[in-house]
Amino acid sequence: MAVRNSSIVNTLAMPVLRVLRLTAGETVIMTTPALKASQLDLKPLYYFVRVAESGSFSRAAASVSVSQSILSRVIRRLEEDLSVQLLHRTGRGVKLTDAGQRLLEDGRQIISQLADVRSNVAALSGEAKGAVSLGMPPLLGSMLTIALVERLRTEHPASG
Amino acid sequence: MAVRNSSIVNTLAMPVLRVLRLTAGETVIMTTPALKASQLDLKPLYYFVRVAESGSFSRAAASVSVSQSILSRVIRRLEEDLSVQLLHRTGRGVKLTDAGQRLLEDGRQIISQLADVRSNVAALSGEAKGAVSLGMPPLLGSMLTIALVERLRTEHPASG
DNA sequence: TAAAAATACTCCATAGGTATTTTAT
DNA sequence: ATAAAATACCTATGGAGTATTTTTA
Repeated sequence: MAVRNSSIVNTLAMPVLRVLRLTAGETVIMTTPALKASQLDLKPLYYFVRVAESGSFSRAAASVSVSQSILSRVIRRLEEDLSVQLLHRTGRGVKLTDAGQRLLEDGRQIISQLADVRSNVAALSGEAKGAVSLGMPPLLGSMLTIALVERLRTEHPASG
Repeated sequence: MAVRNSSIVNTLAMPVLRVLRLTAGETVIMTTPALKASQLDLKPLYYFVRVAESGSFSRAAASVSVSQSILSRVIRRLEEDLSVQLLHRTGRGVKLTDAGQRLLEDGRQIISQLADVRSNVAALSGEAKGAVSLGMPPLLGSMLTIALVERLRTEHPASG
């Protein structure tokens, strides 16, 4: 499937939508990227949490929209960085070590606090402003638009 | 100054020391890297905190051992990422915006918690083990060795 | 032996550096 | 006029993808 002019619309403080410019008749699957690319994130930690939760690199790969191979490498680097083994690898998935269990708990905490920081700061951004443009195919649009607009109204009342 | 065979010794849970293999007579300056390269860090946030604290990109650059230019760029990207202006730039340094003030406070919190995560996990690493090798020039060695060994004994009693 | 993890590449974005230009007091 | 921030250009590294090769229940 050819994808052209992929761009990200991120004016709203909500999950980002990929906006694709299409030629008539093309079929696309709309996706919300698993995790916004950002300088203020802890992807390796986030990935580890998902792997730990799902008990498998390959299952986590699906849930996190990232390939199994990079999960494997990123988490190996994390282990090297911490000089700690986090997972026992088996032929049927992974199991947490003690250190892994601890990182899972602490990691969830940090990740949610990081999300809080983002919204705290956003709240002081002097009212988010600017045009909001969304592109999506009709069927998906009909399913999402109402919820989207409601959320916009809730979070940004000034936008009417 | 030629630096050969630079390697990092990080067996101890203490500020990393660069270990250089030297030819006789060479003069070196021992340094502790400002911040360990790691996948589990929030460098942009850390840099922002230091800039905010010092009130200037250039002063922060010195304190953080990173060039002024990259601080400028990293923090600009952070602002773009958050869609918020964090600093007022003036001819004599920077001043915090409201959002910046908030990020400073929250950021310090997150950074210290991240450090806690590291040590929590390290504490479960099944007793840090392996040889500890340190290289340093005689004068500096004489100044540091006692404190170093004391700390090793405190934190890793089993090593005798 | 079959499902899962690890490797081997390639690609791209971003952290990093040095040198220079712009800005603002 | 001058100190500080921003830009331009370069390199290195780590995240990301696809394809393939180990592992291990």
